[in-house]
Amino acid sequence: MRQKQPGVKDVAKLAQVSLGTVSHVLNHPERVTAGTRNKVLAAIDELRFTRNNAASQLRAGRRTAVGLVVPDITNPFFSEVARGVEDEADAQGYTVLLCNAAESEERQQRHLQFLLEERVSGVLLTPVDNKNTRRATEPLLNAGQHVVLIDQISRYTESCLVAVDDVLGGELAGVHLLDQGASSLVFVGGREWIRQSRDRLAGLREAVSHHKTKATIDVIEVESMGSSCGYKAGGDLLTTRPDAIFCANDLLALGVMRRFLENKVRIPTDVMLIGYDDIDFAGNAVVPLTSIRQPAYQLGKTSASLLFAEANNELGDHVHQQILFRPELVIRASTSSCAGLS
Amino acid sequence: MRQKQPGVKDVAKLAQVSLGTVSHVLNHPERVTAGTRNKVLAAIDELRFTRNNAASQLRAGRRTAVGLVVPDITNPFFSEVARGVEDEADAQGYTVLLCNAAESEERQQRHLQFLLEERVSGVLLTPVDNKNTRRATEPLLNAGQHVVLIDQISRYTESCLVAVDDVLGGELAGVHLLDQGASSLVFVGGREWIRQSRDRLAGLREAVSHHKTKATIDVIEVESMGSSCGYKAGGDLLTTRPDAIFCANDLLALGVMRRFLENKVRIPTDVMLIGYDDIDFAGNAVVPLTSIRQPAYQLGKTSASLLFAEANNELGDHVHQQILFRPELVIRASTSSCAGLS
DNA sequence: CCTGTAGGTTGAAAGCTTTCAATATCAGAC
DNA sequence: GTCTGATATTGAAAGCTTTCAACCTACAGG
Repeated sequence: MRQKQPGVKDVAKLAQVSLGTVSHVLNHPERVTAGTRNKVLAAIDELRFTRNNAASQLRAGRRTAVGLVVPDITNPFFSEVARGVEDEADAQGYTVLLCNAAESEERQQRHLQFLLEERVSGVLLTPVDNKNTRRATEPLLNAGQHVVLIDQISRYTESCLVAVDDVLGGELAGVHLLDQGASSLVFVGGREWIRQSRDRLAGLREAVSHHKTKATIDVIEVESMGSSCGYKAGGDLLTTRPDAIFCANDLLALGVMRRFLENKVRIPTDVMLIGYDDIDFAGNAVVPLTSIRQPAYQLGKTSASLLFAEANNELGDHVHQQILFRPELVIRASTSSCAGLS
Repeated sequence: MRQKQPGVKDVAKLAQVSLGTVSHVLNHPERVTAGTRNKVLAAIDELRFTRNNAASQLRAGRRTAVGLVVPDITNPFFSEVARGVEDEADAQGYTVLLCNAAESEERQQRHLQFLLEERVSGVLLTPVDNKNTRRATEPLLNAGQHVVLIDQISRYTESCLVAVDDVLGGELAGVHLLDQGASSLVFVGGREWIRQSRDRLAGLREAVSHHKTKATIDVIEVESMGSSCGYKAGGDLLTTRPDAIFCANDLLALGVMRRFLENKVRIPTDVMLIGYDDIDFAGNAVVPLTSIRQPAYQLGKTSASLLFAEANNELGDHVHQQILFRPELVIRASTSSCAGLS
């Protein structure tokens, strides 16, 4: 039952100007006299005219929207990234089409197809599966889309790329633990997030090999990255009792922490614990958790601005950039002996 | 430098059929002979043709997309809702335009305007500010949009509405606490989420007035609903020492819990604690937290299906429905004396 | 008073798809 | 061999906006 909505033509008639003028008021207000402009605006207001984006886009041949595809919007890291992207987009007059793949490759595929059909001016992507980034990006690039990869590292440099240096992050964690006097270390990480986990571990190894103290590293591989897996891993660690534990993410660390506290293992007195991501809850845990903070917001903001730069580049002289951000160590009670809890 | 993408015309030429036929293959495959269809599909494949949604929508006059506007996508409750919406949309061949207002009314406004310009076939909305739902929905309804409100209760029944019965939720919590023998209760809630908080408290009062045990209720009002505010409120409660505390959400409850554990207050031996929402972390807290679970996924799924029903209704005989879901009590260690932690 | 110019205004054309009335094709019936 | 009816295919028109070249108007300079 929805009646036809008014179009520029109706506005033009009411304002007694040509429809070209109405369009100018909408898109190039400076080309129109103040008087005419007001007449038109009044008419727009009266008729409750709303521009039809489809027609606009069709004729103009461009879309002031970009797609953002994330593997899991529930993850605080990605919602921070999204905030960064949206803020930058707002500033530059773009709209963000936010797509949540919910860890499903098929869903990611559908979203990308949709963005292609929408003829967005670019796509920001963190693929669900970072083994074959290529398969996900290829159709986009073939269709002439601009693509910026977020939190991916790839040799194939066919698009811009913004990531955080996970090796450095691992190193920061390692050096801190060693400086605190730890010499038997355990790394708890997943095979899921392959790249991130691997890099963080590599950084830890780096730290150990360069530090004056000699130290050992054991690795525990977990199924998934949630706190319940951390809790499980914590069980194994009750007998091992290393000096320090480095978890590939905060949720794991919180799981480990829970198991330890239940068994009267004192943190950091008996064992030091460090996480990764610095999620909101890390600072509010029973023993506030030392963690590695990633500049997620910056990541989003930067990747968006890179994408817009590429999209606005009229000349063909764009060169793809790869930007690596530095993570940051946030020291809290879980590794600093002076603030331990019984 | 992106070269023009192929259109139906190009496909038609390559497949040696008329452009009308190509369109039929795309939209009404059954009207076309298998042979012709294959020729066309082959051509589509070869040219890597991608339909232009803008043109399609413009001509067809309808958009198979709906908007979903949530106040905060970071909140696990809303990301569950979103999952429900997307699943239902997929099933019915719709696309979801996911918009995160990030608690900003202005951003919500921009998103709604955008959805209007996109001529979506409907909008699912949880307004940021539930004081003036009306101001948010009015422009949509005026433009002839179908609107379904999520997690809102409103007298003005100009649209469908799906919510969870917060009064009942509060009652469930109350009855449980009273059954466990509590007689001095404290409710920790915010003025922010006004409606939700108010209703949950009302439910608690209801429970007290109908229960055989006589009990008192004190109320603590917090600034915002995060765990740090719960921690702060927990400070006040150290001296009060009620029998039981009901928090308007899990994050608050976890904050309270942290403060208590730090001060050697035993849960549930010294004080019982119950939250709301049953977020993932509730079951994994140091003392697993009793909570009220909301059927968020169902909420999303149902509201989407209501919206599609309304949008597909050719006849003008749609009547707005208001659906109330029942929340569910999830009992864990924080209120059940048999599983307490020292 | 005439001419040139700058800038505001006009309206037809184009952008790509879907729809629909019209045309073409084909099998079977007579 | 022709006719009928059903089915497959065709191509022009329409949908709403932006763009662009053409057109006006008014005013400054000669």
